[in-house]
Amino acid sequence: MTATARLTAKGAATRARIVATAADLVLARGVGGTSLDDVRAGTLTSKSQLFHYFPGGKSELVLAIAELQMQRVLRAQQPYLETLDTWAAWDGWRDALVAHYGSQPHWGCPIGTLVSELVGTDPAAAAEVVGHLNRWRAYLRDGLSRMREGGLLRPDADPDRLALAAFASVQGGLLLAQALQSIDPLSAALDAALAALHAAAPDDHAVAGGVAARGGRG
Amino acid sequence: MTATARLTAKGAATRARIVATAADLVLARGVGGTSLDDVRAGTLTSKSQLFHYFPGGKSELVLAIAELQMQRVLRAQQPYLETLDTWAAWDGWRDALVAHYGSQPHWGCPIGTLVSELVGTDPAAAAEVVGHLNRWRAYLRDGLSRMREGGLLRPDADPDRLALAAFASVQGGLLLAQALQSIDPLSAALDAALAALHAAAPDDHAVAGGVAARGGRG
DNA sequence: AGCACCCTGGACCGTATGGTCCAATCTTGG
DNA sequence: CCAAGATTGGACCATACGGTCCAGGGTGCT
Repeated sequence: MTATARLTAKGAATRARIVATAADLVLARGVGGTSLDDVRAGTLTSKSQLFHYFPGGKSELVLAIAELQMQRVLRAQQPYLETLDTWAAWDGWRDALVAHYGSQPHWGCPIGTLVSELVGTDPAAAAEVVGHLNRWRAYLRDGLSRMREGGLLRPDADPDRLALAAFASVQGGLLLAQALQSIDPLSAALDAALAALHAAAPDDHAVAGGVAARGGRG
Repeated sequence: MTATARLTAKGAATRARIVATAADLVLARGVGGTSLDDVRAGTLTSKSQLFHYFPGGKSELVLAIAELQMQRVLRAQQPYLETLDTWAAWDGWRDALVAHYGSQPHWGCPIGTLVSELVGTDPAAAAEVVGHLNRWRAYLRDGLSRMREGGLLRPDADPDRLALAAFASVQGGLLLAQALQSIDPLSAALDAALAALHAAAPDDHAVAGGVAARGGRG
């Protein structure tokens, strides 16, 4: 599907340059606010190259952008994302996310805003991007499942629902970060998300120390 | 600014009809996905009427939509929003929000998605909408402040930061609700947000009963 | 060297869109 | 009833945009 025809090294480089630049533009101005002419100008390419590397036009380019941003954000969460079965890993994960998005040229979640914009104009592409979101979310759920098995969460805790809530905190924090032009919302949202997870730990779990204190450090 | 020239009763009705219909269209397809011609067709009006009632064009119409949606969501949170200084009020607030957005014709936050789309294409309008978000958020913060004064929250709790986190849960829950076409994300996010708030209560506060059980009710 | 094919430039096109304008018609206040 | 102004219809415009096409220049392989 995404399998482009045979690519020369030069061609692959051009394609990558297009995706990277377009990703920045879309992050800054949104899909609707970014024209193919903007991309063309920003990458010093021509219209024909855009359609040579992305025969499906803008939709296909947007999908490639989503994939790139997904890879980026998954890599930024290493090595915590795949080992979210200890409280320490969740702390590291939190810090890694804040660091990653804090270093982005523009605020906002490259994937969350994408889906909210696409769902009304390009449902097919939106579905694909939602798939990415689900893949990301699954890491949180799997970690929480293992924690429950390991006794770090109460048996009645619902990993799926908890993961959904934590993921919502990430997305909401990023949405507000974009709106308020500050990383604080993400930081605060993640602290609260961790506090909520701790609330699902067995009663003998010490919670007040780390997280609650963090909540007041603002 | 928003003060339109003198309006006949008929004129006011037409204007209201335009805003209401346009609000639905924008909710369903986004700002970029909604053309003025769509609005014209949906309201059985003519181009001249659109610009008669909204001389500022699309931007002004979008601002009017944001204002309408803001009124709606504030009203939907009555009477809890202004009395968020008891745990019971927060519970009621949670249920009111879920009910309101669950009954919307389409998922998604009419205001959150708006700002994420506008920030890259119409910064002036985006700033205005961000003002609405802040007004909304202030209700949460004020309630939490009063709770801290009343001893329902620990003295070291930061109402501003907690409100920011809770609000992020609302927005993130709605974003995921739109993406997954389900009210569950909002419901789960709000449960977690309340759990996080409870975590900032004094140690003698009974937390496990209400919220944590809720978190597992799936 | 030579062939095939990838890569690039840019002119070109149809359409959708935001916005303007003017003339006709209804409402209102005196 | 009558003027002033609000309201409405819809033709019209400029342009921005996504997308197509073709011809020329590179690149790699035998």
